[in-house]
Amino acid sequence: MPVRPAVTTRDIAERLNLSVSTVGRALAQDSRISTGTRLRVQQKAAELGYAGNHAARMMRGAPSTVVGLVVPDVRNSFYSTAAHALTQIMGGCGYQVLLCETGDDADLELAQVKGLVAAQVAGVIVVPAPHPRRESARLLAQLPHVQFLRRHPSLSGPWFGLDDRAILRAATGHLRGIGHTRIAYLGGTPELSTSRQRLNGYLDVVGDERLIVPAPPGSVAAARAALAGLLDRARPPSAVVTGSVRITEGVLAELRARQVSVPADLSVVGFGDEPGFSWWGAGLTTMDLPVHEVATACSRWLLERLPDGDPPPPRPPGLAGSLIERGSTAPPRR
Amino acid sequence: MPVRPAVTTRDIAERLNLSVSTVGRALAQDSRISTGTRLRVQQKAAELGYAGNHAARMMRGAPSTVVGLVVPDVRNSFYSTAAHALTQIMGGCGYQVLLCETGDDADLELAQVKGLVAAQVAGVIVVPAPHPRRESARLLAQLPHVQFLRRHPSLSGPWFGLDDRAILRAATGHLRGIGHTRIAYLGGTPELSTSRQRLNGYLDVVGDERLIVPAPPGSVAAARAALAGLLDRARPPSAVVTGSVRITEGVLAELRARQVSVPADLSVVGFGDEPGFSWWGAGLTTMDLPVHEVATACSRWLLERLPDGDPPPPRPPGLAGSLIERGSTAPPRR
DNA sequence: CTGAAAGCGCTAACAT
DNA sequence: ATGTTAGCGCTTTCAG
Repeated sequence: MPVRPAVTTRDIAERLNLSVSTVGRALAQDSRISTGTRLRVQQKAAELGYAGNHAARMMRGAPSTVVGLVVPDVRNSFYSTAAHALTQIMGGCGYQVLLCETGDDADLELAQVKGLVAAQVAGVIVVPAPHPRRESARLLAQLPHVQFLRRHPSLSGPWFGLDDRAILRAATGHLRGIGHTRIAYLGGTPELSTSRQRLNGYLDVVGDERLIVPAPPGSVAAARAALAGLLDRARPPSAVVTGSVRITEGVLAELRARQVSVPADLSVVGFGDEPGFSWWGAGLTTMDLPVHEVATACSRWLLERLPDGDPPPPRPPGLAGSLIERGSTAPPRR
Repeated sequence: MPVRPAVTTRDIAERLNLSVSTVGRALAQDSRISTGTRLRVQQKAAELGYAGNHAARMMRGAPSTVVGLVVPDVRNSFYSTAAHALTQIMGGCGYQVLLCETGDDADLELAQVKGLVAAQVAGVIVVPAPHPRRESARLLAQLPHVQFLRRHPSLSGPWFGLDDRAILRAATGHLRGIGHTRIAYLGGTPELSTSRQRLNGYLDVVGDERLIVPAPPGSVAAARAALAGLLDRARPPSAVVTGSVRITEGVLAELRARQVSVPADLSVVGFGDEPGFSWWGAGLTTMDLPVHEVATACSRWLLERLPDGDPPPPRPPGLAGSLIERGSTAPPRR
């Protein structure tokens, strides 16, 4: 794999006894260059396999064609959806996407943001880590950027996300509506804006904190353990609502392992509609979330913002989800 | 968001009454700089939010720190796994990942590859589209690159993938081993190297082409239709083995919709172990695939190859999977 | 119409 | 231990 020596404008100029500036202008279709030389230049360029030097152009202030995407982990379907939407929308306009993972670590996040600034990206979509470093915020403030799903007050970019509060209000409300009074909430720790809003949505309906069980939002195992503890209580709940995809998966796994009868002994409302949720038992009643729509809106906003610099941020609203009723919920036994 | 000019070494130098070279050296941990000034420089750099300028470094001949990843669609778990492995492994060594989607279209693939060449990437991991354009192959030949999962003869880079043939041989063999003789295969169309190998694995066991039903490997709906046709035959099969994740999902959906009794009326062996496969019915017996291992090996090979240029390609073998026996397979009724 | 020269940010050789 | 200089490839004045 020969790292072939790149062909420069100077190579072309020398072979044609022209100056680099003439060559540059000919290549840029400058009208002042005679058609004759322009053709000779272009032909020579093709012959030598001239490809230009992006780095040099960037140094001259050419706009970057790269946007950054900073997420905790692409394997999470929310974020792979974002990656897809972004590559589709930006890619269609000649942009490329630099993918960065933080693992929800603030220092890694800072390193990634530094990398993006160094790469001179035109813009960034970021899912902020729980507590971003000051410096990350400052670096991002210099760039057009958007917050996706999560929102942190230290970041100045507009936020595109779900209406997490409304989503959990709907999920909990469904259970309340069919008669449940002992509804437990297995949700994420309140470090994240999303988790806090989801908790608020639950509290809008339940208004009682005794059946709240916090767990790391990304851990299936922790959710299993949390549900186990809940079921082993003296007075277990009659229904459970979950506040993240992973937590939902943990709950389903534990219920299956314990052979809990759903919805006879326990009703369940999940979070998100992952493939397979419909297969669990008689089907999981769950909240369908418009993640793709949010990701698309987010990408489009960034795209429109890039060329110019500062159209006023039209504070977008969060998108609510819709309940999918399947077989995991029923009125409580009495 | 003022597109304020990024902080340069000169900015730091001026504020500290130093020369740019001193600043540059301090930032590069050069031993000749006194610890005092080095610290002052580093502190000032952090204070101003200095992040370096990649384009300038590239112009000085610095090697590119970007690698390309070309996949059909990141939302596919195989490819998001690859994206994760690549960002983790390359990211740990200061590389960044440019994500490109082809949608399995050869022209889009070419456009993406062109973009990667223009971006001067150091290397590429590619999942080739069914029939890559000549030019894509020529461009890739100039770069260190690796083929992931799929393999196409026009590409010169080494291949890292699954042992698709062995995987389907194992899946089909399990059914044969418990007594099935009418085993159907729902697999992808043979344009792809992977689909061809999977079909071979099936034929290694069955040696009869009458129960082969080709379908687009990426379409759930087509797989549903294909299975429907199979079940409506005069003599339907007693078992089905699938040749892609999407096809497996389609099969599961159709079986659920028709309320087919599994494994009593039909045994099923799936492809891959997606979350939720264990929830389907009494659990889906399926092939667990070491996609993450392959992605890791692939990334590591590329990483080791980048700095130098040409360690000889140690032709890696495909990795086989292992059967997970759950509740969807049983001996045929008699 | 074309050429000469400057300069983007950074680093490496060459001075102090 | 620090400063000066030159030059990477390109575009963009400013001069012809």
